[in-house]
Amino acid sequence: MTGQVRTVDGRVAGRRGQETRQKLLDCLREMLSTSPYRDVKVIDVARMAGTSPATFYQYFPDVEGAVLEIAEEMAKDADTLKELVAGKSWAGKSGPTTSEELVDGFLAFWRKNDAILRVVTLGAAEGDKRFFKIRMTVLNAVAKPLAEAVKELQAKGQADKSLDPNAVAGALVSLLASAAEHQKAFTSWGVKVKDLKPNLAPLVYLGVTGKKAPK
Amino acid sequence: MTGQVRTVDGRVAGRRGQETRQKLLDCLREMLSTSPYRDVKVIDVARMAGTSPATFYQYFPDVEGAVLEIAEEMAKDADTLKELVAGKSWAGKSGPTTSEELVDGFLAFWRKNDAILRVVTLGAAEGDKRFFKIRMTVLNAVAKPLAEAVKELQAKGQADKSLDPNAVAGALVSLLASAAEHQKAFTSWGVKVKDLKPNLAPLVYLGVTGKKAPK
DNA sequence: AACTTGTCCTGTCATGCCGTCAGCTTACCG
DNA sequence: CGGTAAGCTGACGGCATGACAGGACAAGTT
Repeated sequence: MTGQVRTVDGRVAGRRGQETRQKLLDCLREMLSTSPYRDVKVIDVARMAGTSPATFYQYFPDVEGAVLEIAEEMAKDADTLKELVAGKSWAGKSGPTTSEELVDGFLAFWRKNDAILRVVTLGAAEGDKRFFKIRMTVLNAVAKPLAEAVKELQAKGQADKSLDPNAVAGALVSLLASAAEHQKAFTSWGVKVKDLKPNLAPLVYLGVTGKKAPK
Repeated sequence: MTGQVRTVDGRVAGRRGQETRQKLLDCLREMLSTSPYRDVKVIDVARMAGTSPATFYQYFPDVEGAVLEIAEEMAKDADTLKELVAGKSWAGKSGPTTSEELVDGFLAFWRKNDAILRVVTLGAAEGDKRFFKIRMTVLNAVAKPLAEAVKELQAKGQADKSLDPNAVAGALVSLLASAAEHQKAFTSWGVKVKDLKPNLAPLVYLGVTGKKAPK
């Protein structure tokens, strides 16, 4: 699979080295969630990890390189999001439940990784292919199975066939991502955080099935 | 109204000064659309403007301060977005048209200002109040009148009353913003850029009215 | 215990950007 | 033409960057 962990100059990292490396990543993650991305400096991360800038550069080419590492870690974790949609039913009473669980699970995941996802989102928007790919991995964990669900409903004649399932799924996932990243915006619209789920879920259900949620 | 333009150390800027200042802003805007935000340096902006870093610091406290300036300019411009919704009808055949024009206008605005909006979005997500406010100004230009439209439809019994109009409007605007910022994501889902509008418009219509778009 | 080997860390250095200030130049006005 | 305020920059201390060489350290060998 992935070869062993290597330093920038090609050596293989041993136990102690991996620990230091991990500590640097942890401190960077911490740093990202407390200061603006633009202000995160190598020297601060190194200081927090109780080591020197030179050590940082032994394991990562620059801040961005280390961020990518964290992001890839998170992208693996995003695999669990698949379960929120795959194999779930959108028919009858279970439909709204599926929708609610999806919204809830997605928001929770985003909240848990908000700092790193912010940077990934920025990188992707700026056209960086590596960040773009990572963002797609996360979104696809939900979008792919969701598109399948829409396709199935269309085939059964239970949804509007004039819409592209990929577009619908993509739009819904985009909505969830945006809502998760900017929860404060909803607060300022008078929608409390705890009301976010009950308001988003019917919209997702509406998007997938094309009809109002039954109550 | 707004006092005259002032330098950081309190002098009032004259004709020449304002020109230099504007040139710096223009170069910064250009810079933002060609390099990652993290890599935009004062010295590069100054060089591009054919002046010195010290001059930059005469007009702006730092890069962020100058970016805020550009963003505020854009926020004013966003006022025109109101017309995409205010006074438009969602009934009958004109509904889908309204929806299409909204999607089209919004995407166009975002595309035109994508570089600065990227930074605003990041700043808002990082919790910076100034950027958050600017982002809300832009989104509210659409979200407020859209929420009004939903309220009216609900009052007439033509839309689902169990949903919070503010939440619905907010969600739809979030969707549009996210789609605009990450058009490439849709491309990778097999949705061509020119198919974005025809796919988003029905979803917006669906969200506002709660029913399928008539064809 | 001395030696070897390869990993791991840091002191140091050249380079370049940051942000400030004093002082020079330019434009305007009476 | 002289005064005044605006406008610009050279120069500087401070700090981050990124590279390297050499020393510390752990683990196994003789």
